[in-house]
Parts: sequence; structure tokens; C-alpha cells
Amino acid sequence: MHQDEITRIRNFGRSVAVEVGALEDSFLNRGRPLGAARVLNAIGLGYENLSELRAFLRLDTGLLSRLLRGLEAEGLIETKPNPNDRRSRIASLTANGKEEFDIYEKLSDERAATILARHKHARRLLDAMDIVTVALSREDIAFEEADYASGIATKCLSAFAAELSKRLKLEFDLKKSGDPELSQMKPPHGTFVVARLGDMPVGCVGVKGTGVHFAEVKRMWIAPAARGLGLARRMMTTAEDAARALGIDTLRLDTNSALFEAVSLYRNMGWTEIERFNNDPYPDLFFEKQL
Amino acid sequence: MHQDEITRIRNFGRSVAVEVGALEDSFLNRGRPLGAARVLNAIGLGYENLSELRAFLRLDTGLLSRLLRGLEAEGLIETKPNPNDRRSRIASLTANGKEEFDIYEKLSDERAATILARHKHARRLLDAMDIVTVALSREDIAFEEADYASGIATKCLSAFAAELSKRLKLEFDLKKSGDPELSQMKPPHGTFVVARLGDMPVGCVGVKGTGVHFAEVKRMWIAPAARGLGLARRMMTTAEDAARALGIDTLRLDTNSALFEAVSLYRNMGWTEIERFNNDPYPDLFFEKQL
DNA sequence: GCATTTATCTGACTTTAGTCAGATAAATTG
DNA sequence: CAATTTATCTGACTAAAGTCAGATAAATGC
Repeated sequence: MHQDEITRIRNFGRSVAVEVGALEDSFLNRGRPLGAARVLNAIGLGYENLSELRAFLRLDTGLLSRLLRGLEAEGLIETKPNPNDRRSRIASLTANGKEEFDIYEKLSDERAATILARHKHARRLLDAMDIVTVALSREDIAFEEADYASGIATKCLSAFAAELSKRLKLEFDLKKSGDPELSQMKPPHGTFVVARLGDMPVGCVGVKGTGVHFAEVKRMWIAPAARGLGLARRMMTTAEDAARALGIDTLRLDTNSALFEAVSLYRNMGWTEIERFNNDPYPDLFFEKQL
Repeated sequence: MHQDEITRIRNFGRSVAVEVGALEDSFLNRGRPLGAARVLNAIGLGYENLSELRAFLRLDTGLLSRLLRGLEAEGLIETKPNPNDRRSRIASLTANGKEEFDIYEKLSDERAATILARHKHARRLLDAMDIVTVALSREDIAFEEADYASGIATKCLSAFAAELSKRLKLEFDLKKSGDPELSQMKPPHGTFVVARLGDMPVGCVGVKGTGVHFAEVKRMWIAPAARGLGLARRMMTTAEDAARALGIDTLRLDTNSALFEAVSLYRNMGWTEIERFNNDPYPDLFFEKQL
């Protein structure tokens, strides 16, 4: 049984290795060795500081230096000293380099589009890919404070609202659910934290400051593709730590019994059920935790 | 919208590329260059004929020859002429080579197990991986005749029965559904075809010879992970071609209206609905097609 | 301000990968 | 059985990737 599961993962590994190899081949068809192509790409993606580039591509200093020299000679990139620290250098694409980078991007996009085009259930395939992406890159998920009104926060919140609507079988409206004043989810009153994998939003949580010593946890959401990896616990810990750092000693939250995974997590993390403390239409369960 | 989908696929591509690279690194840690490791692995997997090896690994004759010489010098493999054609050679692992191969296998298995271990919903992750595997390797799916009693056929048939039970909300029993005499699904009376991707069963169909000029199509099944790629149509075409080749001019089949994808495929492929022609408990729709 | 650290570059290598034109020997073809 | 084809090997390359010991120049620490 277990061996059968391993086999499935290894079959998966084999087929993606082939796909990765095919993409590299299509890169090589541009006549440039893979090393140079990778550097050009990384610069195009925004890695401009040479030490960042080196870390990202895991290249030796000497090797990177030579590859940069080569791309410079081709007129694809420029390097100049970092004005803040003239020991280090910054690389950037020239107009020609940008053109070449765009061609590589287009090759990648085309491969992706081809995979998608021959599949009738695009949604299902993409969801499957997201699950795998998150499972493989769990270590790279970053938890960071974000403005409640920022782009990434908005993405999280609308996914959160859509899911609640589905789970609670009603039209959930953020506005009707004590949508906080922006200032309440921002230091010094509160905070809003998002978890992301690159630019893919995988979770969020808000701490809404409603008084000096207490606050409310709101908008706790984990992307469907990211479930089962223990992120919700990490998310809640992050929220509690942030609250503590803001001088808050009591947290409370409202939730709905239909969200059973969340409810069992709260109980499991030392939250205790309390009486209803608001008149919001959606929640039917209320919790509190002393920090 | 479309760009967003492309982005999701490319995020996927990036994370699997990292994973593929990490596996290769762990192979390199055995102190052998990747080329040699790949050859050793391929031999371990059963590619023994040198020309097969070359095709599988896409290596130049000279390069493969040198890599083999290196592995031979390390005492990991042996080559001997093919007794049937002494121009060609056969490679095999020595005891030491088998040991080394097993270590590579173990490294791969461990990476797979690690991914699995940190995920709570193993089933969901594995299903996602299967969907991706099939989507990426669609070209490699082989349709071939198989014995109705063979291992791969049995896997298909039990998956088929499990799915019918679920879809028809009852305990489906192959035995109660006109389970054919083995000889009826074998030439010269009929045939049984499976579609597989490596050793992963992705579909099956049987042609049950019930008379000289007519036959029944039975057990048409496509694995859930393989849906949306147009395999069902290919499967049915294969069955019809096989029937024609056996001198059959009329095909019929029974099905259930709950299997709506299959029903619409039949209509779409020129099958016409007919009267009930048996007393099986499961079907409620009956079709016929003149070849 | 002088020693140390940091970031990068250069030169001189080695290893790995890949290419290609013969050479060799065993089938196959007519 | 001679000519051709097929399968592999060898030698002589080239290109790409990677390593490592200085060199250089700018920041930093004390």
C-alpha cells in the first residue's frame, strides 16, 4: 500500500522531469547555453543584486561573473555599482536583453498554454497543480504583515468570502460581517498577516484592535490548495504573537460550526468557548484565549 | 484571466524544477556524475539492450559507450553480446551495481516519502499528482490488448466496479453483470484493451463476442485522473476497430443514464439508442452501432 | 586610520557533456 | 559470397560547467 503511494509520486516525478527537460531544450534552441539563459531569466525576474542572483541560481562567484561578462558582451545586460554599497553591483536588462527575456518568457508561456489547451477540465488540472506546488514548496511560504487594502490581502479576502458563502450556503458579505475600519487591522491597534508562496496567496489572518488590552481575530483563511500542511496553526500562532507584541492580552473570535476544521483547531490551541458577543448574522460559535 | 492560469502552471513548473534539481543533487552526492548515475539507473530499471538504453536516455552512441566503460571499470555493470544478435550488447548490473542502484532507488523513495509525510491529506495530494502526471504524459499512453485476467486488466476492472458502485449508488458486482466467459473477450471472439501510462492503468474496454457478426462493448472505463483528455473517444475507436478486424459488423452496449459523460460520447460517436436487450439489473440505456 | 571583512573579478585549472569521423565485427540482402 | 546495413567502439575534438587561489576595491570595526 505504502509502496504504491511512493510509486505514484515517483511516476509524477518522472513525468515532470521530462517536462522540465523539454522546457530547457526549448531554451537551448535560442542558441545560448543554459547557464547564460538562466542568468538572463533571473535578472528579468527581478533578481538584480549579484549576491541575490548567486544565491537564487546557486552559482559560484567566478562562474556567475563570467556568465555576466558574456551577457554583457552580447549587449543583453548592464551592470553598475550599487550606489548604497559600491562594493556590490546591480545587473539590469538592456532593451535587447528585455526582448530576449520576453522570448524566453513566451516559450515558457506557450508550453504552459499547450498543456492547458489539450485538457478539457482546466480548472481541475490547475487546482491539482496548485496542490502539488504548495506541497513541494511548503518551506518557501512566507508569512508577512500586509495592508488590509493591499492587492494580496484583497485576493485573500475575496477567496475567503467566496468560500464562506459556499460553506455556509449563503451570500457572505464582508461588509455585513463587522468589516473593520482599516486602522483597526493596522499597528498600533491590530495587524493583518498574509501567507504567500511567491505571488500566490495561501492564507491570511487579521487581528482587529477593538480596545487597549483585547482584540479580535478575524478573516482566518487558508487556501484550499494549502490545506493539510499545518499552515492554519502557524497562521494562528503568528496572529497571537503579533497580538502579544501589540500589548494585547485577550483575544476573541467568532466562527461558524460549519467550519469544523477551524473550530477543532481553536479548541486544540487552547481557545475556550464563550457566549455570543456580537450580533453578526454569520457566526454561531464564539471563542476566547488569554495570551 | 488566461494569464492567471498560465501563471499558475508556471509556478507549478518552477516548484517541480526545484524538486527535480534537488533529487539530482542527492544523486550527485553519491560521487558519481549524473550521466553515469542515469545509465546505472536505466539498467536497473530494466533497459538492458544498449539501443533501448540509448533511445531512453537520448545519448550519443559514443557517449553511452564511454559511460558504460566507466561503470564497468567501477565493477557496477557487465556487458555481454546479445546471443540472438551478436552485433548488439546487453548490459546488466553486477551485485555491487545492484547495491548502488538500490541506494539511488532508496534516495528517490525517501524524497517521495518526505513529501507525503508532511501532508495530512495524502489521498488528495496523490490524486492531484496523478492528474498532473497524465496531463503531462498524455502522449505516452499506450493502448494495447491485454488478457481479461491479467494484472493490469484486474486493476482496471476493480476500479471500474468501485466507480460504478459509487456512481449508481449500489454495490456493483461484476459477476452479476454478465461477467463474460474469459474466452469471449479474447480473439477470435472478442478482445480486451487497456490504456496505460507506464504501469499506471488509465482505462480499459472489452469487446465481448456473442455471435458471429455482432458483439457487445463492455467495461468501458477511464481513470478519473485521465478524464478530459479525449481518451474515452480513442478507447471506443480502438474497440470498434478491433471489432471490425474480428469480422464483427454490429456492436451493442448497455449503460446507465447516471454515466452521463459516457452516454453523450456514445451518442456523439454515432451510436443509436435501442430497446433493452438483457435483464441485467444495472443498465437502463441500450445502444447499437453498425460498423 | 589601519586591519579586517565583504563583494566581486580574473586566471588557471578540471570535470562533465556532447559531437563526429572512422574502425570493427556481426548480420542481412540479393 | 560480396556488398550493404546495423550496432557498437575508439580517438580526437569542443563546449559548458564548475572549482579555487589570489587580486582588487569598497565598507566596516575598533
